[in-house]
Amino acid sequence: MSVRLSADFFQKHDTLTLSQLLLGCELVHESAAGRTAGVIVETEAYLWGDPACHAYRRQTKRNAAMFGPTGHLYVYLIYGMYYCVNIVGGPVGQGEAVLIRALEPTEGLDLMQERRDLNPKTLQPSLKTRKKPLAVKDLCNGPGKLVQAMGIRPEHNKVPLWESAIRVTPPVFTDFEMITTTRIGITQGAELPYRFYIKGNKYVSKA
DNA sequence: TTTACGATCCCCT
DNA sequence: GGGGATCGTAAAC
Repeated sequence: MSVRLSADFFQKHDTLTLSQLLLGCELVHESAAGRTAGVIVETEAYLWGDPACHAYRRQTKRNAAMFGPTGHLYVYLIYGMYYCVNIVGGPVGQGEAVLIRALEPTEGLDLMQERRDLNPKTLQPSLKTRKKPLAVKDLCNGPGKLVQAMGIRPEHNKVPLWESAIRVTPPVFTDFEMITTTRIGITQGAELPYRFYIKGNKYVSKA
């Protein structure tokens, strides 16, 4: 029986709180190829009524997972090439989620490296090969990178964290300071302080 | 039906 | 520091 956060944990915290509580917890994927894991060191909240949120206008086919139960995953394609993963928050019917932006890798680093050398969408070998292996700090320091390194795929959209191959553990880092700042890569709602990361952690996408 | 664009990444200068 | 890759989605027409 693996250690993981329960449905109750997700239900009793609002999305903004979850974004902060998830820092220091470990994201784990037990796949056929092996286990990969990393500590969540950077998150962003996307809230109900927030113009940057994919659910801002209305429920659509793409964002449907955000309107479902908290603690499920929301996986979507970005820029036609990469995927990003969120943990759904908020009451059912309100589209809210926590974007996972960076992990400090802890298990399966070789597997992460292999996966990061593939085309993120097709999983075929990339046409151009890397000159050198990626540095450990570059394996999961961005939302597209960590999804690829962890082997998270579009078919993981809507899976619950409490009964799937993907789980989040209770905190493994507890002694840290948190930085609160503005979100990355958006135009609407750019001034809102909804980005959180572990101060001084070198696996954060952008300090 | 058409079109514009995005919660990114990587390589080049 | 800047631009290109690449395509599904949703808003506009």
